[in-house]
Amino acid sequence: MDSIFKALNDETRRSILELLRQKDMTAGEIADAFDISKPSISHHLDILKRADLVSSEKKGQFIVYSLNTTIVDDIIKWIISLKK
Amino acid sequence: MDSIFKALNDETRRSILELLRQKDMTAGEIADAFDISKPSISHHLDILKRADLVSSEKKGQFIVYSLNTTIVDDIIKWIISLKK
DNA sequence: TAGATATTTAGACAAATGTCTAAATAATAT
DNA sequence: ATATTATTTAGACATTTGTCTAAATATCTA
Repeated sequence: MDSIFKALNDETRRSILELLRQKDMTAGEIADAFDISKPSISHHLDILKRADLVSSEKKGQFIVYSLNTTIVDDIIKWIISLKK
Repeated sequence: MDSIFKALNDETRRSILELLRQKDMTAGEIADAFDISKPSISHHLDILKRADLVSSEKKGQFIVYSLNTTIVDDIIKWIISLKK
């Protein structure tokens, strides 16, 4: 749970999740959507991956990232539990 | 949204929310539940308050904190939106 | 085999964060 | 009034975080 909230605690990473909600994207495509260096985006993707919020698959020289909706359920459960 | 995720990005603060889910508590009672100094807990409560996750009311020399379940809905909405 | 493209790793650095102790503020009780 | 109790504010400090540039790794193409 800690790594998930840590991952969500950044506007850029939340935006990446919103992008991936629409379609899978390569690391480069994701980086192009932001005014941040590719290494920084790569670092953000690593944090999202460690939190299991996204998964990645190598396709030739590209790496395609996609959203992991299953983990999202865990967050929802935790938050809903606050409402009793 | 930023202040909410920031507030949730700490195990101590998440535990405070779980405590307040059960009943309202004074700052001192909350502090007693953790092995952390009172000023630190006071700081955590301030962050939770700024995120509007808790509210506080002065009762004599005590300050009673309670959970704000309405804001919780906003988080749930954002997270559910990730699932399309 | 080179050279170009895609991505990550390494290392540096400033800013933000969580913690502490000491002091300040406010209300209660003797 | 003075002392006690409850809580916050202020300031310091080490750790974590987000960013960058430069270099490394891996794949594709001519």
